[in-house]
Amino acid sequence: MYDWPMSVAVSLTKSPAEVTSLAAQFKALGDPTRLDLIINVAASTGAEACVCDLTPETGLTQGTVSHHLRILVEAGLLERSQRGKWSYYSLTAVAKEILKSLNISQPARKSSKANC
Amino acid sequence: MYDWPMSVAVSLTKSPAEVTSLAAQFKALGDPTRLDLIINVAASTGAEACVCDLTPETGLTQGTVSHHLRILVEAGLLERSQRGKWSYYSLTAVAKEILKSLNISQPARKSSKANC
DNA sequence: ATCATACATTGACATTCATCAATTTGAGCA
DNA sequence: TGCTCAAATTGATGAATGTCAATGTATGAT
Repeated sequence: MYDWPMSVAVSLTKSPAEVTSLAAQFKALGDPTRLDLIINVAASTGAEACVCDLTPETGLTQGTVSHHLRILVEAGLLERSQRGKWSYYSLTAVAKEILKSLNISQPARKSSKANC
Repeated sequence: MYDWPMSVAVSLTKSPAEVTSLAAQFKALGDPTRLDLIINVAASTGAEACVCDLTPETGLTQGTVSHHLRILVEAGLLERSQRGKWSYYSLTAVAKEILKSLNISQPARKSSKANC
């Protein structure tokens, strides 16, 4: 039996607040750069990645990537943990369920780039 | 066994084009009004609804609702069929799979309002 | 033909957004 | 204490977005 993504589950008699929150998650995923970041995090070794590894993937500025990561954190899709000088971003349970729903299942891990 | 939403399935070694297309669908769903429209269509009798029934639900202008519906059509989430003076919008297969993934399954049908 | 209805389209406007360059913060190391 | 590196933040700017009022279009009825 399929394990439903409970964290994003809504009923069709959903409250306006639920619709707003779900729309906010969709909105966060609705930018190609951010969706790419999420997928790259999921594909990274240990299912976490730091900004210096994610930045070159995007072709954007470091500041811009930090900006997008913050949006994903605020949407509840990524979580940040700082170790030493590095910030590691990993998927939240909500994000994992969404990726699973989209058949973006657990990948063959991408080897980390170690750019930093 | 769960029936995976093939229409939105991507692999983690996805092409940039796939990411862009998926992000476009998320973006279309990333507006509270549009997500509300999609859910209202899904909950309507016969899984289709016309603009005059959807408009009062939103509290917005008819023109604005038409605008949002067009965006959803262009994203491949709704399809339009005109019968007489009315335009009926219904979910595409892609939209159905997404709603199913989010556990927004088939509803107890909402009775149509017949505002027009 | 005329008129009313349902919907689409246009133009305008304020707001939000994505991006960059530059600066700041903060942690480890010499 | 300085110095370096990773990341966050700020300010600015051009583009995109959501909304409305007004107009256009097409269909059916009188």
